[in-house]
Amino acid sequence: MSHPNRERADRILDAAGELLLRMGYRKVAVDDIARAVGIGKGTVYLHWRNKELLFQALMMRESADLTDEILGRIKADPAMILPHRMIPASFLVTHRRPLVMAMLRGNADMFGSLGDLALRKQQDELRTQFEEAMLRRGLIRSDVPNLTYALNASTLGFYLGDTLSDEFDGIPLEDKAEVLAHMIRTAFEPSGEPDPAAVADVAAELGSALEELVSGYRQGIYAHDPTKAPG
Amino acid sequence: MSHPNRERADRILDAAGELLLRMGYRKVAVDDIARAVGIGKGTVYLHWRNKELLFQALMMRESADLTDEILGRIKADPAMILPHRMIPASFLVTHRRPLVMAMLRGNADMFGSLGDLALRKQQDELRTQFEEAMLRRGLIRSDVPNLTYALNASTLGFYLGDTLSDEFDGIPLEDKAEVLAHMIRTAFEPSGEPDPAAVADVAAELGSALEELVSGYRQGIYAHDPTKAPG
DNA sequence: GGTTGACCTAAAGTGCGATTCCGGTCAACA
DNA sequence: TGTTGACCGGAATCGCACTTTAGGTCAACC
Repeated sequence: MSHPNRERADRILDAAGELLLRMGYRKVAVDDIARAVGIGKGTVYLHWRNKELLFQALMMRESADLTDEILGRIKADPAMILPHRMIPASFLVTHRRPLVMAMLRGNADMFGSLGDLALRKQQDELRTQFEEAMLRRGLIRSDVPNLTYALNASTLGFYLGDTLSDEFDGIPLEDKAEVLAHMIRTAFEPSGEPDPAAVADVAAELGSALEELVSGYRQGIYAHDPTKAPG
Repeated sequence: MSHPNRERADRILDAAGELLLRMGYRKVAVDDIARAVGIGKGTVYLHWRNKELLFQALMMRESADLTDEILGRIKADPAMILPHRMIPASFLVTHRRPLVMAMLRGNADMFGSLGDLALRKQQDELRTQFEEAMLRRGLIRSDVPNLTYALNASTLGFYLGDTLSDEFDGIPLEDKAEVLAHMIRTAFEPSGEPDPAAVADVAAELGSALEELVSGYRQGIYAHDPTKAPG
């Protein structure tokens, strides 16, 4: 009944992602996805009530995987939570996921933006919580006004830069990440060495928060309630 | 002959700018502009060979005025050339000029982009020259790799931020400029006090470069050669 | 009872003639 | 001699009938 093959769900999402990148949300037909997987169109609807939910699931899986990557790095080395390592790492990981990049770069082509909205709110809360913890433990400068804005504005250009002009796309992504690291460290971190205990504490706190986030994502992916009527 | 009333040219540009902001390039008819000024459509064509040149002139005048503003500040205080003062000042001045902001924010609506292109090249050269002078005189850190990219990427988000989300538009522009100043100073300037002689030197060099730029702009605005046939 | 694809239908796309719009010109005017 | 607006023609827009596409359903099938 409501336990359709979970591995099949993943294959559907794989195909959906591939097609989404190639042709954009509007031009991808549910039937295309089904045929790419080798199943009937009706079967897709056994997994998700409609097309939009399918693509929401896709983005959720993508976000979950990305977050897991970062989580793994934090576990391997708690110092990864320091802004000048965390932010460039996110930059790199994000740039290596075309679907996430496409999502960030605006709904230009894939305005299943509802998925976005819900996620965005969670991420904002998490970011705020993270910043507060870092401030509390002296891992981030306390003399920067409008900290959230400051980090946002200073970082945004790195994500959008190559969208607006191609004058810098000769620079390797890793070099760009280094530039970002330098900027974040000098502008937003205190000059001394970070306190290892503080690092460990914040790493633990952030780690569990991220795990919660991931499990939230994962729950949304394969959830399916065939009884609930569509809006 | 080729000396149509220059003050009238300015009134035409005023009207063009106003209409451009209100309705966008495509929906502004030359006749609208003429009627707004209270003259015949033909008269507009005594000033510029075609619509595109008219709007190029408008953007040139805007750029010239903006550059003049900055130039005035440098003359009043040479220390204005320091990145952490220059860049936020440009940020503020730019944000107070809706036409320039619209121009920056992409040709979405006013793709008389040819004007852009020519100007952009000049500005790039000037920026490079400026950076080299600052480096040479120790007014900017020498340990930042890919300096041009670094400055560009770190700054871009401040210009584009409020385009993508409205979560920060409660913050006054001046506060945002301060954030920008902090980021630039800590990330891109050496820690010590700047050498006043170096400041004066660079201010002089930059000052004359900007004056040249402005005079280049101004030349383009009212230039008109009725004998040259359109492409 | 999980799976399917023909089927239904609304919406998007297409073709095309009629109509409007508007950049650019120039003969006439002051 | 500077100024004008009626005028021209190419391009964009509109109206509309027609065709195609694709999301979602469900009776039939295995």
